[in-house]
Amino acid sequence: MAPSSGAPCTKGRSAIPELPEVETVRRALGPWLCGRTVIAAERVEAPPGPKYAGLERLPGQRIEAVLRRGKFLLLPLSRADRSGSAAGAPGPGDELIVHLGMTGVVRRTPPDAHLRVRVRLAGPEPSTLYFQDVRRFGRFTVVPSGDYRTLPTLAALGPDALASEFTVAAFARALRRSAMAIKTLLLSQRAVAGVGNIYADEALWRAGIHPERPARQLDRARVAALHQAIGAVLEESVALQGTTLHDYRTVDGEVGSFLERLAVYGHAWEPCPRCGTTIEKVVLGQRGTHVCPRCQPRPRRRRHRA
DNA sequence: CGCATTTCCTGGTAGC
DNA sequence: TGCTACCAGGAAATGC
Repeated sequence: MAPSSGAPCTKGRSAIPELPEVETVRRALGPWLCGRTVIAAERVEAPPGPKYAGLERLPGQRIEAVLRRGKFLLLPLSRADRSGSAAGAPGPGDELIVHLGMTGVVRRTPPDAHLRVRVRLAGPEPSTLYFQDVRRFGRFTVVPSGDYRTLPTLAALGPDALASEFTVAAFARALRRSAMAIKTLLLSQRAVAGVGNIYADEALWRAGIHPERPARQLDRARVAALHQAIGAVLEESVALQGTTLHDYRTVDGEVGSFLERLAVYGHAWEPCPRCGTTIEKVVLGQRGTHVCPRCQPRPRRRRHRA
């Protein structure tokens, strides 16, 4: 419905949850889920496979926390029912890993379609968690704590963009090692975790860096500017509960309002808010990429020296 | 190992 | 109207 709601025409329609959207979800889930014990968990409308692996291990485990690393939600679990010590320390548990992918939604009410996982919890209503995922790019997996062998991106994840470990020095080190286009490296999650297509374009525009510039060619000033831009754009978006392009909603069904702050993403052919030059949309690494050709000049080709 | 390419998946939409 | 073709995109799998 409401095909034109005043939103910029992105031609995109999906949620595309990145760090701010996942953080918004995390904050809503924490108070609801922490301390609760799983009674039952089942896969619904989804084929068997690694994306929903380990659900049978959930019953009997208690959710200890709702954490986030990049775009991954990590829920450490504990087994409270070890024989003997009823009041003793909880036994070592597993870890529930949730990734929203493109269209994943964690809900307290049943969706009308595309339900993938249902989890029943002990305690007061609402006591059922529903994981809905139209395009099945998401994940809902239980693994032994810290065993990320089936999640290579999580295993090699860089520091979270909003964590104190994400320092300019660490960022510079990661960039120096890579010949990839800076935007492609950002999307890989290896140099920094949590930046996706929208915020990569926004941060690079803020920092005045062309997305195709090889990562190792960023000088100190550009590295610092990009580091600062990533933190700023993500923090501003978290404060507004993220960006709703179309489908994304907070757990309480609200829209995120960072959409109106987007400078380039979804604004191809419109004037750059800083200089007025027409914003271009190109394809980089199979991803739609928005760039102001004046604010983000293409890197000059390196001169050969004899 | 590093990097590029392909695959997964469905709803919306352009074009006829 | 109804059909086909195509597109969006994060992470995993595959291919050098």
